[in-house]
Amino acid sequence: MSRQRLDPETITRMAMAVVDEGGLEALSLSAVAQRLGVGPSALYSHVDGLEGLHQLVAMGAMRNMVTEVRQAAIGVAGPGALESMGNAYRRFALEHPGQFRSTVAHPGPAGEGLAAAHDELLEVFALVYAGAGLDRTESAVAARQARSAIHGFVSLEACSGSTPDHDDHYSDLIALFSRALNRRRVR
Amino acid sequence: MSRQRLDPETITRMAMAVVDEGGLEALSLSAVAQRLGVGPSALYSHVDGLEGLHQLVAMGAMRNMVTEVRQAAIGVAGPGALESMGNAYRRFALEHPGQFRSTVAHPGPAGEGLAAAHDELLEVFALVYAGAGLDRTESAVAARQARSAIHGFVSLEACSGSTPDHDDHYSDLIALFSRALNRRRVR
DNA sequence: ACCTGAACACCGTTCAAGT
DNA sequence: ACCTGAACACCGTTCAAGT
Repeated sequence: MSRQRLDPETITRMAMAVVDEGGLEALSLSAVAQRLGVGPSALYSHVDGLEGLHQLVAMGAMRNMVTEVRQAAIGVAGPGALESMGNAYRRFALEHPGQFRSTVAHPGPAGEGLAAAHDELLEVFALVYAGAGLDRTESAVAARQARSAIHGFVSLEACSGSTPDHDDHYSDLIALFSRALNRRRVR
Repeated sequence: MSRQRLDPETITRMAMAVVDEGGLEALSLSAVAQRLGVGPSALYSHVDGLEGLHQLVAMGAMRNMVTEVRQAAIGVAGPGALESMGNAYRRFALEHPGQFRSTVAHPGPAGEGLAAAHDELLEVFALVYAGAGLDRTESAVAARQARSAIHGFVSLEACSGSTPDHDDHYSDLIALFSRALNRRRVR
């Protein structure tokens, strides 16, 4: 026997591949272990069971999301930035439905790390508003509202079998939150 | 043996009780069968396996949601109606997190019925806008946007361990979509 | 027609045993 | 320290058998 070398990062990467290919419900210790050429029980040396694996996948998904949304906002001015970020948000959900769903799954006992990741994504939105002149608390409020709307639209679209004729509605919805960028007022 | 009498309605009701008490991940054929005092295999005469049970729970949850949101809008004028509906939406998600999550789970092969239930909920929102003078298509667009925002906020709050100090942010978010009721214009 | 009970494959988890 | 392999409890599903 060739004594496999494992670590949490490798396991998480493999788990996310499973989720990308078979959806969130395909995630299991057995499936991941099989891809690694190892017995299921071997994973317990690095991961806190199935629940721990779910948490790692959710954290990885949030990290990917933050990366893409942040990248979409680079070098784009105010209202355009929000639309670009919204498009990146939506694209991620449609291309990686399993990862997307993992970010909003059960709260879980070790959910404080996930909550921090969500706050980090919120911070990306807040930076756009802060750049437009809104103060810290105003930016936080506007960011939460814009993110909620974007998340809700994308979430319902991903669930509803993706009828991709809602492009205009999505743009209009984002435009609604771009106004706070011009007027310096949310309400 | 007393020969249990089963039907899909009873099974669904029991399944939703399981989800209400133990969360969506507690739903299993075994758990439901046990509460009914019957073997797990007995359920296959009335329900299309675990996946079918999930669908029935999701449909029942949507029915409950439509009922509560519709009831919240009765006898309330324009902007107040939207806020009342938003509060009912939020309350349902916080009181029945398992049911709420079931409505937005995996698309599934038999998801056309669920999609219809979602459209029915959307119709409740559209009626408010139609009552304010918007035409059919305008109402549909406004309803979808308002619902998206409400759903996103509530969904993220329910996931994030429910820090209940976001009441003002939620009210402001809803108020943002009430303006279409006064101005007859969404953008 | 509908439920039982045995049967099977599969999964998560634990643990003694090896290296 | 870390992986194996056996072991256990549990679950979804099928099916022959009873009523």
